[in-house]
Amino acid sequence: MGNLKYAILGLLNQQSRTGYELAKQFEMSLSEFWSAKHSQIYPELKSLHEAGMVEYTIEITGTVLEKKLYTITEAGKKDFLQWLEKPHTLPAMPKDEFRLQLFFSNCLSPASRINLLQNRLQQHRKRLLHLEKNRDVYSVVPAVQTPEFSDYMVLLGAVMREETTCAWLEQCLALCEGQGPKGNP
Amino acid sequence: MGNLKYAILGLLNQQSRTGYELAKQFEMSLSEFWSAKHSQIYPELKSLHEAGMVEYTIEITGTVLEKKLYTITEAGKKDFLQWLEKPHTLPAMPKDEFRLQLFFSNCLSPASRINLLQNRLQQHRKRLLHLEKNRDVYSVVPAVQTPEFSDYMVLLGAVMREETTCAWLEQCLALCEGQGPKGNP
DNA sequence: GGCTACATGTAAGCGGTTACATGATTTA
DNA sequence: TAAATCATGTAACCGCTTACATGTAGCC
Repeated sequence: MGNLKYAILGLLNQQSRTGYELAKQFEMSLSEFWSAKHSQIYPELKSLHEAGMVEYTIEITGTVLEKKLYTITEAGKKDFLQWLEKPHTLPAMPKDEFRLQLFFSNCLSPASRINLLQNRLQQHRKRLLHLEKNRDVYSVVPAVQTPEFSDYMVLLGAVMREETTCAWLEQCLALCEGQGPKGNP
Repeated sequence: MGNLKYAILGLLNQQSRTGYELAKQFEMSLSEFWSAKHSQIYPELKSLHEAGMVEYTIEITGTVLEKKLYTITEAGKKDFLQWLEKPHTLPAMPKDEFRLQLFFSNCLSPASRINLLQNRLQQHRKRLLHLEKNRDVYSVVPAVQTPEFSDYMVLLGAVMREETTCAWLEQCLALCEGQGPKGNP
C-alpha cells in the first residue's frame, strides 16, 4: 500500500504541522479509519523529506526546545491529489477475530455463545452512542465544499456501520435464544 | 494477536487436513473475515507441531508424493476452546483507504468526488449480489447447533454490512449531488 | 518539586505478502 | 504432451507495534 504517506500529506495539505501534531491528529480525527504511532510517523516524515514531498523549518519553543514544522511541497501536493482522485479496487476483507470466533461457535455451549454475542453487542452499543454524540455536533449538514462535509460523510458511515452491527448481533441473539437450550414454548 | 493459530486449530478441530487443504479453506470459507497464504500456514503448522497442538501422519498420493495430514491433539483442542469462549475488547478500527480518501475529498472537484463514490458503490453492489447468492443457499435458517448455523450468522453479517455500505454511499452521493456544481432545481 | 504534556528519535520483533524454488499428479 | 492442480517449503521485504531512550516546557 504505502498509504501512511498520503495520510500525512493530506494532513499537511490542510496546514503545516510537527510530527507530534500529526500523531495527535491520527488519534483525534482519523482514528475511525486510520492509525499511526509517532515511531512510524517520524521515519516516514524523514523519507518524505528525502523524496522532496515535504519541507520543514525549525521552530523554538521556550528557550531551546526545537521542533520541526513540516510543510507540503508542490511535488507533494501533486502526488497527493493524484492519489486522492484515483478509485481503487476493494481490498481483501480485514481480519476479524470476533467473526472467526462466531464461525467456530457451534463448538460452544449455547450459553457461552450467547455470552459472546451479548458481550459484543454491549461494546458496539457503547461505541455507537459515542459516535452519535459526535455526529450530533452537526445540527445541519455542512456545505459540500467544506472539510466538515468530508468529516460528516465519514462519521455518517461509522454511525450506520455500528447501527447495522448492533442489529446483526441482536438478530443472531434472537436466533440463538429462539432455539435455546431449554424451556422454549 | 496470534490468531492464525486459532483459525488453523478451528479448521483442524472440524477434521484432519493437509496444509494445502487449509490454504484452500481460507480462500473458500474464511475469506469473508480471514486470510492466510500457504507461505504463512506451513511455518505455523510447524510451530504448532512443536508446541504439541497438532500431530501429522504422512500419506502417499500416487506413488511417491508425500503429504502431511494434520490432526488436532487434546492439548490443541483445550487451547482452542479456551480462546473460543473468551470475549475480547474491540480492536482499533482497521485501516480503510477509501475512508481516508473521502476524509480529504473536499480537495477534489465535485465531479471527481462523485466519481469516487459511484465507483465504490458499484463495487459494493457487486459484492452484495455475490453474498446474497451465497445466503440464498440457505432457504431456511439451519439448526443452531450445526456448523451451518455458524456459517449462516457470519454470512448474514456480511450481507447486512454490504447493504449498509451501499446505503451509506447512496446517501453521500445524494448529498453531493443535491448541492451539486450546476443546475440543481 | 513533581506531574503532565510537548517533542523527537531508534531498535527489536511480529504478522503478513510477494517472490523464489521444487517437484508429482491429474486431466484435457 | 501440455496445462492445471496438488503439494511443500524458504527468503526477502514491508507495515506496524512495543519498547527503549532522551530531554524540555508549562502548570499546580
